[in-house]
This record gives sequence, C-alpha cells and structure tokens, in this order.
Amino acid sequence: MGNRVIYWFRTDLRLHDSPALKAALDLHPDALWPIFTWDPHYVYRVKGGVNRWQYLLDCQADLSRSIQKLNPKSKLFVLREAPQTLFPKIFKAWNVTHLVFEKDTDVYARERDSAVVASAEEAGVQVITRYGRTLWDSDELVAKNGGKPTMSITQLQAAGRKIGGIPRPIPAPRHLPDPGEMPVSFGQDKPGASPDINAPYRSTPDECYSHIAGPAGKFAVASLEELGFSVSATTPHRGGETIALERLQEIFSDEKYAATFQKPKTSPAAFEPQSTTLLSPFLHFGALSPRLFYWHAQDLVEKYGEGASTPPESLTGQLLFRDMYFAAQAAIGPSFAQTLGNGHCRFIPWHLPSKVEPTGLANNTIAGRYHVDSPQADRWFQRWKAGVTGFPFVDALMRQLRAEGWIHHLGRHMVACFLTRGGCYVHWERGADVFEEFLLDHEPACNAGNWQWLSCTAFYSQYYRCYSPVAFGQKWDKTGEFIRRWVPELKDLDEKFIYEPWTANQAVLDKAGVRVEGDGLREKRDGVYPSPMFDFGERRRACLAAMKRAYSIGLYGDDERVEDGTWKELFERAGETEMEGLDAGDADGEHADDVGDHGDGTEDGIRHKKARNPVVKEGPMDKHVKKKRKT
DNA sequence: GTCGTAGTTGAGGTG
DNA sequence: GCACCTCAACTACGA
Repeated sequence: MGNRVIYWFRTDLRLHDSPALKAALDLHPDALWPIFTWDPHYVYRVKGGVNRWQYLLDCQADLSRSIQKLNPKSKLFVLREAPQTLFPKIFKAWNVTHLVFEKDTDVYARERDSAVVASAEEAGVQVITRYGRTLWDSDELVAKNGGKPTMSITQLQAAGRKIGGIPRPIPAPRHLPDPGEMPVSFGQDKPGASPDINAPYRSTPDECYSHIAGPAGKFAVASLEELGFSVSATTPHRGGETIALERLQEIFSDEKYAATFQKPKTSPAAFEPQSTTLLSPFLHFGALSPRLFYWHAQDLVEKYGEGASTPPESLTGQLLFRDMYFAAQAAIGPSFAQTLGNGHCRFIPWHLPSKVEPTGLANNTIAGRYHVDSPQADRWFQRWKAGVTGFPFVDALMRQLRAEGWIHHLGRHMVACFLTRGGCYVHWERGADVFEEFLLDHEPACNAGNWQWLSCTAFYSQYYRCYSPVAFGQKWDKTGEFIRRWVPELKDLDEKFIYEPWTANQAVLDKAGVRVEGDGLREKRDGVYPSPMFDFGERRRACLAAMKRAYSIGLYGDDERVEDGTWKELFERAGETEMEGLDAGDADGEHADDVGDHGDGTEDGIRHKKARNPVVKEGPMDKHVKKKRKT
C-alpha cells in the first residue's frame, strides 16, 4: 500500500512557498486529502468580528479554487469538528499513513498539536511538520539565543545569523494527487460553545458544527451565516492567496517605493491609498509566505544598490520584527500574552486589570474579562474603543480600526500610547483584547509584543516619549483630511481646529454645523461631536510620573509580590495615586454594557490650555529596592 | 565592573 | 520643508 496523506491546512492557506506541502508531495502519495478543521478554540475563545471571519473564509475559498485548478477531483475539504477528536476517527476510517502540517508555535496551537501528534502515534500514523510561518524556525531562534526570548532586534538578527540563511521560496505545486475516499461513518463530537466570547456578533445560533461535512455534505467552505453572523462585514480588505500575490507584484513593481521603504516615514493618516503594504493580514492567515515576501524585498534591495533602506526600517526589517515577537512568544509561552507570570514584562498597576480565575485555559484568563477598579477609567476605555474620546485623531483611528480591521502601524502606536502610559493608564491587556477583536491581521505574538512595546512594559522603555493626539497627527496631515474621512461630524470644521474642536468658538462651530458636547456613548446625534474626555496635558503628566514610580519600584510579572497582591504596599509607600484599585467600589464588569452616565458637559472639567513643560515631580524613590532584571 | 553609545517611528524649537 | 538640537533620561550591548 502506498502513502495516504492528510495535508492539514491551518495558518498556511496558500500553495506558494509551503515547505510542509512540499514535504507532503515528496511522499508521492497515492491519496492526498487537503483538509481544514473547524477549531472550536478559534470559533468561541478567540475574539473576532465578522470582518476577520470573512477574511478567513475568503482565504479558504481562494485556496480551494486553486487546489481544484490543479486537480478537479480535489479541493479544500472542510471538516467541522475539533481536530483533537476528529483525527483519531479519520486516521482509522480513511486508512491514513501520514499527517503533514506546518508547525505553529502559538500557545494554543502547541497544546492542540501535541494532542494530535499523540493520537497519530497511537494510530500508527507518521507525522511530518515543517516551519514556514516565519523567516526562521522560532524554536531554533530561541535555542540560538541561549534559550532566552529575543527581546531586541539585535538579538534576533544575531540568532538568525547563527542559524544561517533564510530559505528561498518553493514554487507552488503543478499538480496534486487525488484525494482518497472520505467516509464519515463515525459519530461527530460537538464542542461545548461556552464561553462564546463572540456571542455578541451572532444573531442566530451558529450552525458550524451541525454536520461534519457541512450542511450539503460536500465539505464546503463555511458561510458567515453558518457561523451565526447576520450582519455584513464592513471591511474593504479581502483575503486569499490570489489577491496576496497580485498585491505583492504591485508593491514590487514600484521599485523605488519598495527598495527605499522606511516605516517611520510612512504616514498613519494616508488613506486611499494607505502608505504601507497592507500585506500583514495575508501573512497572518498564511495566504502569503513571509519568506516569499522577504526574498522579493531582499533581491530588489541588492539590485537597487545605493539608496536602498536597511533593517529595521526597511521592508525586510518589518519581517524581522515579526520573527522577533514569534521567537519571544516561543520562549516565554502562555504568559507572553499577559503580565502575570511573565518575567520579561514589567508590572505596572494599570487600571482595569484582567480577571485571573480558573478558566481551563493555559493562562487562567479569558480575553475581555477584567476588574473595574475605576469606573472613570472604564468610561475612558469604552470611549476609546468606540472612537468617541473627543480627540479627533484618536477617534478617526479607532473608527477606521472598527470599520476596516486595519490601521497603520504608527496609528496603532498613537492609540496604544493614549490608552496606556500616555493618557488613560488602562492596562495594555484591555487594548490587546480590542485589537484581537478588530484587527484582520491580529497575530497573537505580534499583538502582545507590540502592546508591551507601546506601554513600555517590555521591548521598549522610553516612556517619556509620548504621542500627542494633536501634534502627532498634525505632523502627517496638517489639514485633517484623515479626520474628515472618519469623523464626518467634523468634516466642515476649519483646519485650525480640526485636531482640537473644543478650542473653537461658537461662530466657528456654527459655521461647521457641529456642537461639541457629551461623551458620545449614548444615542448618536447628528452634528454633535463629544467633548474631550480629559485634559491631555494633565493626564500626560500624571501618567509620566506614575510610570517613573513604577519603573523605580521595578517589579516584573513573575514577582511573588505581584501574584500575592503585596505590590500594593510598595506603591502606596511611594505615594502612588494613579493605580489599580484606588477607587472605591470594585464593581466587576465584563462588557461595554455598563457605560457610565455623566452629564452633558465635559466629563472631568476640561481646561483648554495646552500642556507645556510637563515636569515630573520627583517622589521619594530611594527607599525602594530596585529588582534586578531577570537573565 | 565601568563607560560610551545605540535604540524602527516624540515634541517643540531653531536655522 | 527639512535637518538638527534639546528636553530628560529608559535599557541593552559591546568594548
């Protein structure tokens, strides 16, 4: 009997440059089943709106068409069951000899894959895996970095050099073997749907698991309706390898743009077209191979010669950062996505900390569940999430994020700094939850890593560099075109006031047909834009001082004082007033439902002056012991 | 161990 | 319009 191979597609929804698919074909299979399994973890536990699900289904449908072009008898066969329970049954029923898939170092993926590998061994099925999700194998990078997480781009590059060259892309296969028979003569194990953190998006019960081969019995790609989504996606960005490769060609046809690309010099306010490549969602779903992208960029840079940009700012540099976060996550494990237990993440007593409870998940937290230690901070958080902070540049970005599932990297910096160390002093894990929900390109490692970077809890520490919601936007877009696009209430406002509408006088506002009042959370009214939720200069000073104290105290997430709660005494002794748990009435909350009600006017007594000379008052710091950083 | 310097992407000013 | 400086000051890395 020849080889009968299951190729298990996961986050590698492509045919071009797939080392794992090549390994499967190298077995010269008699039968090859290209399959995708519905994973209840991703359906119920990972936050994701209709935009991201549409993108995933796009990628699957496109891949299925591409497979069919190579062999009309084949396609992407979608099986609606959790892989852990499904595989033992199909190994036997289909008489499988090999299981091949692309390795994945995400926290849940590791857990799932080790269960699948164990069941394969038990069934006598040989498992073959290859790495193609990053430039280098993340575990190998960690090994070459002395077993430690890669916490800087220098470390990543050094570890990469030790491994050696980045593999050249592998061409797409020219033909695929026929699939074998696919009897489903076994029962279906249906997963428990609770907790379903995507429930708010579903208006009808999801039918995802009602039939193992789908409603028509044809193993078809699911529809949004099957997932219970009745609302339509709002994003213009569509998934699939075909579009990804077209986009790649387009980007590299402009040689000057691609060869001289410098990320910090691209504008977060550019739209139609955006200033960056928009390839990140394709990378996330594996519709585009990072190595294919890398070698397009690298070959061009060498050809271009003088004037080409270099890492970390260049296009290849962007891919290096991605590898850095993947390898950091590979080394740190489940606690990489949080502060608690993470020895490389500073402890800062942010507002709205995550609830830690036995959840059955590796890290004992569920995205989105948090303590409301401060009702005011929760209102700020809700206004940030809804794009009604009263700071037009922040609101424009948050509204673009919600509608399109993508914003520019520097825009992410702006809103992340604003929510955490440069405004609200809300926990970065809250912001990461929101990005997980809205971003098409949400990558667990990169999301956690970037939030730690921006909140100055890991990777980056220059907390005194703070983004201004006024000045930062103006640097890129003097006249506020980006704001006018996303905050139509302000579209006719004079450019002198577009970043600070609260400073405009009545005549100016009347002329623009807008009133500045309220908190924006309640019923939307035409021609009304919310008042700013605080005095930014004042908040900036308070946050900076609090960051300084927290740095001086120097706790990390794995400190026993963080776990047992005695950290509080340290901060109280330091005179900290900006911290978790100081407000009375620790009302526990989970959702946006319990938004506050606080008058029509300004929330906290807005003063309309610009902050200058933000002097940080020095506290009595000397008596606090500084903890040595972990090695 | 000490010191100098670099670090993807701040703000605000000057020339 | 752009390059450069200062502000006040973080960590990591290599010599």
